[in-house]
Amino acid sequence: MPLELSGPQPTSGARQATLRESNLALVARTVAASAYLSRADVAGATSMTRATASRLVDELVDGGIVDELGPGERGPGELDRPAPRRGRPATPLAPGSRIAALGLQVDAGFLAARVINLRGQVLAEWVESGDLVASPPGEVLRRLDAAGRDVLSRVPGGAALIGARLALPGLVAVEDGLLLRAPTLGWSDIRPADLLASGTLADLPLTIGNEADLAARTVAENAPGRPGPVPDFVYLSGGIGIGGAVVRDGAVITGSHGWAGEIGHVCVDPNGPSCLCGSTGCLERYAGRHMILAAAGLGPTAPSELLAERVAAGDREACQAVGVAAWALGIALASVVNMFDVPTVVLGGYLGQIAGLLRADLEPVLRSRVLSARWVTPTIVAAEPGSAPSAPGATGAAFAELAAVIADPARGTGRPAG
Amino acid sequence: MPLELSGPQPTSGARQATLRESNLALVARTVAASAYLSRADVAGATSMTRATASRLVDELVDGGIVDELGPGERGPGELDRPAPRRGRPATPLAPGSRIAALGLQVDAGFLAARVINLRGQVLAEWVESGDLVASPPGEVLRRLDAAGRDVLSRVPGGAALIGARLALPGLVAVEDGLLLRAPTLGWSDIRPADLLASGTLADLPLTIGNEADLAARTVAENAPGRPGPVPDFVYLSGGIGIGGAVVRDGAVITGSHGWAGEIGHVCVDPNGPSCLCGSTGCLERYAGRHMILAAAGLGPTAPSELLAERVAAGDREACQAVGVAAWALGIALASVVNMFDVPTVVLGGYLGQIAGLLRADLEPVLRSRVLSARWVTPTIVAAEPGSAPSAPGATGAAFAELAAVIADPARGTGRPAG
DNA sequence: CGTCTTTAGTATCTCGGTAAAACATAATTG
DNA sequence: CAATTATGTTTTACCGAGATACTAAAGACG
Repeated sequence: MPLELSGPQPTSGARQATLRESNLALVARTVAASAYLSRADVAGATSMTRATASRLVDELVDGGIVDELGPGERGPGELDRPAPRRGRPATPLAPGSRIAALGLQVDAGFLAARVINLRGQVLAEWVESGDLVASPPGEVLRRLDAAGRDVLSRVPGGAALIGARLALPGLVAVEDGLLLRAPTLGWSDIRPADLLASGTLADLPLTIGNEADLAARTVAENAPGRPGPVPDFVYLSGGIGIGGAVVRDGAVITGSHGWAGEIGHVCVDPNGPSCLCGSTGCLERYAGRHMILAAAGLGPTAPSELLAERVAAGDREACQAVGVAAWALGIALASVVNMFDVPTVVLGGYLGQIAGLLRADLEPVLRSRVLSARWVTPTIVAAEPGSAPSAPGATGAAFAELAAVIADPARGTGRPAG
Repeated sequence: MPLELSGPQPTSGARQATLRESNLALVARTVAASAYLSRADVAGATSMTRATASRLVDELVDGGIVDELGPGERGPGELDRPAPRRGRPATPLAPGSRIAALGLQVDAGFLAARVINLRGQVLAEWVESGDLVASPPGEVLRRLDAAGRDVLSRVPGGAALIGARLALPGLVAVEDGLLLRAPTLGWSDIRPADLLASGTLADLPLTIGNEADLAARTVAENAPGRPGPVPDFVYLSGGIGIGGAVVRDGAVITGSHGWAGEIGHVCVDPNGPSCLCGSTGCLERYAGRHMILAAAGLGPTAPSELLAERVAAGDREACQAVGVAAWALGIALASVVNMFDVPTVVLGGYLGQIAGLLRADLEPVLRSRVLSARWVTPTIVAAEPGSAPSAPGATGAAFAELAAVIADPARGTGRPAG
């Protein structure tokens, strides 16, 4: 098996402390990845000795990053406590319930704020629908700030908030905290941290991120650090515009500046209609929500169920609208799969809601246009089939903040919530 | 600065020995990356103490992975020895000259074999042009085997060969050593190791790889482990077909199965001509060498200089042929840049030879279709401007083998050459 | 009900690798 | 020729993980 270099290597020598940090992070990842692990399980999973694993777990328990579950206490997730076996009973571990992060999202169709802890439990949330196309940034962000404050006040006492992150549907310069351009909102060159700084969020460090990148995390991870069912996939975030992200080995591929994955602007047909981005024939122009609904003869706010009914009834306009969208998605996604070699496609947002209508037309296109289809069949999966806005961007934003704690547990815990 | 998880994390606990291996590899990387470093320089670059760095360097010198240069001895690369300064003179180090690997390449237009050492010096090589479209795999590989044997026999004595790798223009299952499909050669389901096993190469472990992925390494690295000028770029390998690779942080993005980067089959126009791959309107059909030359009214073997002359003379067919190719490259590359956020494009092979003709038409298309062009201007760079086949795939194949030694120096050295 | 078995978790010692600091070495500088 | 300066080596100390033996707490079984 050839050894392949992957990604940037460390440039600084490792010392004893590095060893410890790295093992501490490994233990944190291990506990986060599963449920009800004992110290001995951790030792087994990491091939450390029980002594070493135990010492590191103790340290994480001290920091609140890992909890010891009491006799009757339920842990995170859908898994049950393991049945009692012979021998001394284990002390089950779980990610710390007190450490939490605030995820925020601005979308063209809603605002959301959500507080999630290391177990992936939602401690408080707020979602408000509304048309934010071409909306005033200052006003919208003030509303979000107030909502964030309100959500934080509803978090049970004792929680330690470690950060806030805001998901935005556009090109984001993460390092600078700058939203360069969000066509669907009509915003450009906005620094949200400045506009949110007036409220209670002020003393919580705010990071921003691309909505699709963050939403993709909710598919890659069931909870912070707990891997989802598929490690490699392409994620499409369907709304008025179409955002995208590519996940490989559980991590979002970001590119040099964090702008990778702009699948909405892959060219489907160079002679196609012109796009807000200045190009022509972008995927967005065929499979954006407004485009599909308009082609189906429906209003821009029609629920996905209505479109499904029309298609089921054999309505010609509706069927054709779905057919065109599926065809365009097929062309664009085939190129994406050919370039990234990640054959699973997860449809999120509006595209997830109508995935059932698209699949029949979409999968054949992929099978015929993907080079490797003969060896690995590309598949389409729907995320969040519900029709209410579930704001996966906000959830992913919180996950992203919490991932930093898991990746570097030594850095500490945070501060109590307001 | 948010801490982002990138790629797969180790799943096994680190021990003291891990620390040592990791630091040994770091020293190996450091020496490979630069020229004429002393032990003290290594210590400085890695922020280890001189004592630690020195001990690790000694170990690498024992293994032949690093050489101590004598007083007058020249090192690798174009850099000169640093001028003597005050204080005790340093012992300059260089990557080991005795450790070498064999790179092989089968292309539709030539065969190549090349032996390269850790310094990036070519110890022996062989390149033969010829039309290998729809050629018999067994016969071709026997010819390559004989050439490989001949090249190995011309390697100066004392060299230790650590492996051989074969670059192939098609879909490759690296782990299985299987070439799934190479449309331009007309080969499919071939296991080259079996067919090469008869010759002297038999006792040298043979790996295979995608040609574009390996050729891209020669741009990413000036010598094994020595970074080239651009850490992030898209590479296009232009020939009869078009291969591609995306390099990020000096490493080729491989995808789940190693099939990432198939830019030749990005869809330029869904209503375009049909392609060997079963799809329609692939980039290859617009910017493949045969297509360009045919459109220009030239024969399939016409040298690039002839095309350049025709264009310079204002020949309408030639200008239009180049214009169409540039337009198609623009459409496809814009999608690639939007997806990978890697704004530098390196044109290799035939496309590199005619890069001068393409650039004027290509860059404007990219500037208008790339979302982030306003902030980071996409640029076109030509690799290997010469017109003789330089077989970068063979060089990259050797680099890839040698990279394994640098990444894991403890694994040892190899065996003397035949 | 008491003993055995089994597994979880802990305490102590050893081993190995790096840091720190002192030392030896070989040139330039004046 | 002595002072200076940077390189490279030796010695000692510290720290983290492994090894091993031990304690703890349950089920199994007569």
